[in-house]
Amino acid sequence: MKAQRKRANLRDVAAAAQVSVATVSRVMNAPETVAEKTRARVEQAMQELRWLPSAAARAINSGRTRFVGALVPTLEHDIFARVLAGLERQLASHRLSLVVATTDDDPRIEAEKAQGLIDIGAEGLMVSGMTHTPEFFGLIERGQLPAIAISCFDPDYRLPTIGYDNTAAARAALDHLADQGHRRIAVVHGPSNLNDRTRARIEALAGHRPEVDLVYHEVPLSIAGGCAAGQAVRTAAARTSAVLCLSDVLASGVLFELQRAGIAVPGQISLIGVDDLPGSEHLYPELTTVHLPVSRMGLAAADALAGWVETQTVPQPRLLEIELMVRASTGPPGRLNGQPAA
Amino acid sequence: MKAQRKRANLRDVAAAAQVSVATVSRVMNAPETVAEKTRARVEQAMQELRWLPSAAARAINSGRTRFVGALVPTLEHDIFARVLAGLERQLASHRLSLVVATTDDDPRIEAEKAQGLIDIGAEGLMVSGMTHTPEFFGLIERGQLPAIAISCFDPDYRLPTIGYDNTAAARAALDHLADQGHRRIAVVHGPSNLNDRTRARIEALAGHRPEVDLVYHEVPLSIAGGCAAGQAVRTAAARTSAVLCLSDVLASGVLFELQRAGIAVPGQISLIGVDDLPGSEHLYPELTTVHLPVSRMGLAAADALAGWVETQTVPQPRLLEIELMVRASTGPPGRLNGQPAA
DNA sequence: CTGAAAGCGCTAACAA
DNA sequence: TTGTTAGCGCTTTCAG
Repeated sequence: MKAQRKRANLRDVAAAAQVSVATVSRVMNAPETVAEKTRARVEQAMQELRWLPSAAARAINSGRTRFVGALVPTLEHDIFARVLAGLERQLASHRLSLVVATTDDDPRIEAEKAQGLIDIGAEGLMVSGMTHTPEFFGLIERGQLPAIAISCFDPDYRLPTIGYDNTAAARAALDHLADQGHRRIAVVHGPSNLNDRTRARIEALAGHRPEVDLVYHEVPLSIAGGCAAGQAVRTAAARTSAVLCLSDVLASGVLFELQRAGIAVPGQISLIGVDDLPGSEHLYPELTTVHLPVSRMGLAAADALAGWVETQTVPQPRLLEIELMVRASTGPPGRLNGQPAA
Repeated sequence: MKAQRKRANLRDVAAAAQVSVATVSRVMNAPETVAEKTRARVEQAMQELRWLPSAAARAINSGRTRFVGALVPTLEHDIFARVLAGLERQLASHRLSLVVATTDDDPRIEAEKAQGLIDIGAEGLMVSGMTHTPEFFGLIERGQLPAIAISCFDPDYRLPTIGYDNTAAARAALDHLADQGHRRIAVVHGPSNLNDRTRARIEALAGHRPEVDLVYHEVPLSIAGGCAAGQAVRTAAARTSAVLCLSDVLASGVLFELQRAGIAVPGQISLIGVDDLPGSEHLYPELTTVHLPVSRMGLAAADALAGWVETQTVPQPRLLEIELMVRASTGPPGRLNGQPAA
């Protein structure tokens, strides 16, 4: 037999079924307008030729590709995984797919990857935070591409933002500790040079409660980073009675490290986080933290993007509520300080 | 001025620049073959008309969409997030993008979403495990679509598999405990009815070490689930001296719960996991577990898929090494059992 | 109910 | 160096 040239197309199917291409197209898009018998014949031809519709050809006619892109710093952090989970689920309900790309918190990589997403036909973009290159804005503005920013909130920003108030989150944590009487607090945070959310949280602290001394520790944003911070805290600052972590992963690391050193939490040192990861409430002791509604943020972002893409409605910026979750890891300053028993 | 009808296309740009469409196309794809002056004129026209190339039109000519799809049970589990992180990074180096879809471990949802990914033009697919519907296989076989399965290994499977030996992983954990003298072990695992990897691990245990009694606890695959299991373990089984968790998240939950009950690990109860999450080695006590190379698996999957998509080379199945990581959470059976001090 | 034919936006021969 | 033109695979009028 003759070798099958390439993939079968509409014309091939039409020929095999002895109908016109229009009829084949109808069998796909409006089967009820095709006579039973003809339809059967066409369907059989499709089977036999193993025909599959070409997404590109469809897209070229409809002008739609049915997918949007999300640019996140990393997938290896629970926060973004949960945002994307919410985003994917909700986009699916709008019959949209999700393309993900990671930026390592580098605006230049972000711009490149955004270009890539646009090249393959993304109908809209979601980015994290408010640090973006002019090239990035150039891209989306040229294409008048729907794009929203998450994890932050500013109604005056160039992109519609959907997120929470990072300043308020950090201050809520500080207030909680200060109100309990802590006067010397170690602040543990991730890299601030490339992340505006972290920076916002750090800046929110300075001078907010003048009566307390703040000592900053910058570490990698990971459990391991938290452990490192934990060590630094217990060796360096004898009078420190509480640790404020700008992220729950860090808080977990600090906690494990303090436990390893035999320091009681919250007996000797109080510990508070920001994020409220799914595991935080199950830690021992249960972690006091500031809840950030990341799943809801994903959903909201999906609805906003989908609406924009489908009906050209530019979404309103949206501020999501945060909430202080007081649990077991904080209490009044202990008598003993960060000195291990040893 | 007249309202701009739709988006500008090549013809519009050509007209504005007073050249032919071919020249405009060349400015995009082979600028060096166009005279400096002409090129400038064309580029200006592009700017003015805010022209953007249509991904669909390109795809229809090249026959390529430059993206592949990944179907994972969920994004809210560290394992998949890390796999996808590796996958995305490596795909990017092949200039391929990644579309993600979640299945909730339901093969029917998987088939639907696979259809959706194919509809929008995915050039290849990555799925998790070996439980798939006939519809799914129908889809990929009709389209002769490159598709690989991860998190499992079986050279005879219908799809090329890239993963580790789940049976060996579970047995390595059991052996470690049994070798230390544990004779009654609680096995904690996630839902088994819909997850073949979990099932493989459970089945690997039965009769593997006849001298030990195994008591099974099925809980949701989360920290909270681990906590629930922890409670069950300490109330139900007085003679239990060790807990084997088929997943590190579960082990973390069990650990926190045991700590909450004042039970020493590994003093009174030993604890072992499977996965080796980034945080596991930093827990207190450091968790003994079986390392699963999920990042590498993501990379390998990316290379396999990219190769298949680009050069029609069907990849070889690939078995990745696992490794028992003996850390601080296991030891010989303690004298006291799961009864809290209270 | 079915078919002919005109595009959709772009690329790639082939000519000039 | 540039233009002409024929497609790519499909949808969609508009006529039968």
